[in-house]
Amino acid sequence: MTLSHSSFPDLGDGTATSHHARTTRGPSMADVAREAGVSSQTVSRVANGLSNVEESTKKRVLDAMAKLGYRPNRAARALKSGRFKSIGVIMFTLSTFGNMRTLDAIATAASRAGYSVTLIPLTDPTTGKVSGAYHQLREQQVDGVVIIFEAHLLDHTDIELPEDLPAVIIDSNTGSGYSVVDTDQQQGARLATQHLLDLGHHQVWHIGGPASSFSALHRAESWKQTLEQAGITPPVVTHGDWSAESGYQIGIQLGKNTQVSAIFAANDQMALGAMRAMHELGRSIPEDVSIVGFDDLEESASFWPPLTTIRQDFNTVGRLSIENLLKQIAGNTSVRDVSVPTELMVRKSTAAPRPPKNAAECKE
Amino acid sequence: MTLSHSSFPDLGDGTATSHHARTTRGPSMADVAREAGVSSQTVSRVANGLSNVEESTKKRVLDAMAKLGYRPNRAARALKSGRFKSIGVIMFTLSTFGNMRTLDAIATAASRAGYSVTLIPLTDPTTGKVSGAYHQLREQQVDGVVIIFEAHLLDHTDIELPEDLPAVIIDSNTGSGYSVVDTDQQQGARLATQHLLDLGHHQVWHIGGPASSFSALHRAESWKQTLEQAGITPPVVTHGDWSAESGYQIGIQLGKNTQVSAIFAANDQMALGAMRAMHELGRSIPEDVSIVGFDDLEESASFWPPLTTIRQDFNTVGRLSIENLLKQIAGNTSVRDVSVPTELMVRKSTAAPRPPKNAAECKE
DNA sequence: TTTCACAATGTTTGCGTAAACATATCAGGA
DNA sequence: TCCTGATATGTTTACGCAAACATTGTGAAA
Repeated sequence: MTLSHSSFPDLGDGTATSHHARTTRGPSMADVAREAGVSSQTVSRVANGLSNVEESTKKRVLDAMAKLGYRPNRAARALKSGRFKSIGVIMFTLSTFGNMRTLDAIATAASRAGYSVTLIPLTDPTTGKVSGAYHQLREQQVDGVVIIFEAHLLDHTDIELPEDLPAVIIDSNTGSGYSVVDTDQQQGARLATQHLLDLGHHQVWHIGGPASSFSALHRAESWKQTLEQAGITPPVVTHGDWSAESGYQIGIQLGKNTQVSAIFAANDQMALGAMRAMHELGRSIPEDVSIVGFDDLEESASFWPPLTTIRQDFNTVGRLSIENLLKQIAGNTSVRDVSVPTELMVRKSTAAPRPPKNAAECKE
Repeated sequence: MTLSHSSFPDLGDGTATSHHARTTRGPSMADVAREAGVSSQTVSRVANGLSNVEESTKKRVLDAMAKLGYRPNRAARALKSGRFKSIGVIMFTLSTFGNMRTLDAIATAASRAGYSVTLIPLTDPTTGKVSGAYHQLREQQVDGVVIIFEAHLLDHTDIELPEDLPAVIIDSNTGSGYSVVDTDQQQGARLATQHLLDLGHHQVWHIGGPASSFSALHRAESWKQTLEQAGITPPVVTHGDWSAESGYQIGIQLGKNTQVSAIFAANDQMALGAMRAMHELGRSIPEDVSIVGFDDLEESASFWPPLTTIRQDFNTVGRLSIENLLKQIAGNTSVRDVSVPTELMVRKSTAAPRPPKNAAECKE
C-alpha cells in the first residue's frame, strides 16, 4: 500500500488570476472555460453530459478539465439545483452484524448510483432527542433517507421526517406510510421450525428476541403458526435481548427440561449462548438437543458445533432499499414494500431426536 | 415508535414572495430576516453565535427562526466558506467487527462536534480504481478523512490524497506521513503471550493474521519478542486470513502436535476456528490446550469455552481519531500518532498446562 | 433566394450564506 | 460642545454552478 499526496496539476502557468490564493479550492468551471476557450456554461454542459455540444468542443473541454484536475463542486451544485446527490442513513448504533452488512451494501449501491452516503447517528433515544433528529435531517441536505435500527430501541421515540422526504425503512413494521424493505422474517422462521419438525422433533421451543422488536415478533409469530399447522401446541416463549448472554440464561432453563430436544433461537448470538448452556449442562448437540439460529453470522459455521441457521441476505436488503429510495427520489410514488427471502443453512447443530429408551422415560 | 411527517410551520402567511414554489426548499436567512425585521446579515451573526448582537435583537431573530423552522443551508455555507463541516471515512468494507465499532465511535464523535460523516467506499481494489478514490475525494468536499481498512486488502493499491487534506489512518503502519491512531498491538500481543507464559506454559504457538496486515505483523513480532525475552525460541508461525475457517485449518495442524499446549491467535475468529479444531480432535480446552484471542468480540464470552482474549478499545480509537483529525482541520500540525492500550480478558479458555505424566513424554 | 428550424454556444441571473465594507448610534473625554 | 472610538446593524458582493434566455451559425424547405 502506498499513500501519497497530490497537488493540482499545472495550475501555476501564469494564466491564473490569483497570486497564490487557490491553495484549498480547486479549479472552477470558469478556470476550465478559460483554459478551453469556451464559456463556463459550455463546461457545465459537458460536465453534465448534455447533448448539444460539438464533439471537438467537448474534447477541448474534457482536455482542459483533465489538465486542471477539475472536479465539480457539489456544494455549488446542490445550492443551485436543490438536489444533493446524497442519501442519509439514520441509525442509533451500527453495532449489530446485520446493520453493518446492510450499511455496507447501501454504501456500495449508493456510490455506484453516484450518491454519497451520510451517516446520521441519533443520540441516545432515552433523552428524547426527537427534534434533534428532525432538525439534523433538515440541515443535512439529503435527497432521501434509509432508516436502520433495532426497533426495540425506539419504543419511546418519535421521529418526524420532513414532508416530501423520500424514506425507506429497513424493518418489519409495515403500515407506517413509508416504504419498507426487509428480510422475509416469516418465511425464515417457518424454514427453521419446519426443518426441526422434518427431522422428527415433536416439539420446537423458541428463544425469542425482545418483545419490542418487530422482527422478533414476526419470527415468533411464524414459528407459532408453523407449529400449529403441524397440530402442535406451541410452548411458552422466553424473550431474550438478542445477546449471547441472554441466550445462555434462557438456554440454561430450557436445557434443564429433558423434554426439550429442539430449539429455534431468534438470532445466532442467542443460539450461541444456548449452545454454551447445553455444553455446561452436559447435553450434547445435536444428539440431545438440536438448535437453529437466525442470521448466519460470519463465524456461525465455526461455532461448536457448526450452527444450522437461517441466512439473511443483507446485501440484497441494502441494495434493494437504495433502489427503492432512488425510485422515490426520481418521483416514482408507486414503489412499495419489499421482502427478501432467506435460506436455510444446514450444518451440525441439528439432527433427528434421540429415540426414547422407553415410554416411561419419555413421559417423565 | 412513531414516525410521522412534518411540514414547515407558518410559511403561508402571505409574506412569502413566491406563489407556491417553496415546496422543497426550507426558509432562508432572508425569510428569517424579514420575519424578525432585521437584515439577513444579522441573522447570519446570530446563526453563527457571533458577538455584537444586542440581546433583544438576538431574541427576535431566534424567535423568528423557531417560528419558521429555519435551518442553515449547508450547501450555501460550504460554497461560501470553503468549509464543509463534514468528515469522510474511506473504507473498502465495513464487514469486520472492529471496523464497525470504530465507525460507530467516529460517527458519534463527529456528530457531537457538529460534523457529519460521509462514507466513501472504495471500489474493488483489484480493479485498480486508484484515481476513482482520488477523484471522489476531491468531489466529496470533506474537511478531512479517516482511513479505515484492512491493510491486507491494499497491497496493490495506491491512494493519492489531495494535498492539504487532513487525514488520519487507523492502522499500524506509522511513517506514512499521516497521523496514525491505532490499538497498541504490541502491548496487546505481549499481554496475551505473557499470560500464557505466566500460567506455566513452556511454549506458545501463534496463529498469525495475513502477512500483508500491519496489525498482524506487529502482533506476531511482539509475540516473538515476548517469547525471546523469556528465553524461548519461537516456533514457526502459520498465517491465516483472519477468518474462523483459516483458524480451524491451522488449528487442526497444531492440535495434532501433542506438544502444543498454548496458542495465541491473532484474532477471535481464528481463535474460534482453532477451538473448533480442538473439539474435533478431542483435545479439551483449557485442560489440554489453552487459547487466547485478540479483539474481544461481543460473543467471545459465549464461545465454548468462553474465550480469554485481548480487548481492543475501538470506541477510544474512533473517538481519538476524530479528535486528532479535528485538530488537524483546525490547523494544528503538531498532532501525531496515538496508541490505545488493550486489556486482557481472562475467561475459560486458558489454564495451567496439564502436568506431564513423566519426563520422557515431556521430551518426546 | 429567402425563410425557418434547430443545433451550438454565449450571457445573465440567482440559489443561501458570510466576508468585507459601510453606516448609524451612543458614551465618554477633551 | 465636538470629537473619538467602540458597538450594533445594514449593504454589497462573490462563492460555483446551471436554469433561463439570448445569440449566432448552419442546412434544408419553401
